[in-house]
Amino acid sequence: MAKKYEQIEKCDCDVIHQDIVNAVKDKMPREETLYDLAELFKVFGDSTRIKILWALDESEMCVCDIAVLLNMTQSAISHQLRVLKQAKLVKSRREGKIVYYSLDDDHVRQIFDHGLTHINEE
Amino acid sequence: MAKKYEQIEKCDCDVIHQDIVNAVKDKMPREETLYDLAELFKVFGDSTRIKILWALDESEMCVCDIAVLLNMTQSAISHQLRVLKQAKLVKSRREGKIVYYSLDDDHVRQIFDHGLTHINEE
DNA sequence: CAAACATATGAACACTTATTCATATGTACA
DNA sequence: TGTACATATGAATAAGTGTTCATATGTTTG
Repeated sequence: MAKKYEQIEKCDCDVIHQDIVNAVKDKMPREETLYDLAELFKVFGDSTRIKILWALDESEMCVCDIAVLLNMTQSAISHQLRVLKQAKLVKSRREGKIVYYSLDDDHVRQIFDHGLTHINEE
Repeated sequence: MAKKYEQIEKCDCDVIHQDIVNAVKDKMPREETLYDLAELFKVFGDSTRIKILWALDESEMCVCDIAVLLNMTQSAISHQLRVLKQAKLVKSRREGKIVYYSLDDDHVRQIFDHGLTHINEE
């Protein structure tokens, strides 16, 4: 979504906390880095893609297998695999007419684990 | 988005890979768990919220400070802080008319770190 | 080469979501 | 108590997104 940040009205407490705000501002990573980070998490933010990643963490699978496993259309799975591939989270190899997908990254499980730890803490 | 999964047409390769598909199906976590996990990552999947979390990881801040820091309206920040609070990622304390927000969770930095590791790997 | 199968892709649609605007709520202080 | 400040919130709107449908591409096999 395009965000048209508008200049905000200054408030008084900003003046009081000026030092803190400036210190944080100096430490903030580049705009682009934070944007990329959000884009990555956005890919994890869909239950279909989460399921696909989880499945592929168990075993390499072809598009059709995943579709059957998740009870979804081949087209829907294919579209999502493209998103995952663009995010470099999965890779594919072709064997005849069948295309096998697998995880392209060993961070996936770690990211999952931290997420799970959070939601399990009530 | 509401997903109206439709029954998919069976494919041949599913029959071939039946054992694998069934094995993965047995290991899959509960539907609800994966849904919650996706919901959590969805919260991380917005650059405004990422910036807020990053800022709060540096220092406790009030709504107005964050608005100034990110050059956004107080309203926009307040809306996003609500999302973060509902996800139990931030907590707040009131001191007079000022409400200070801070991280409610020490996983945030770890989740960030893994995300960064991924995007930094080209 | 034709037919069947596996996958990919573009357009359309319904649904979701982030911001803005207006305004309400809560607090301090004169 | 009234005014100013800090924050919260509901409605509206524009932009984004996931699935479906139709169809294209690529591969194997007869």
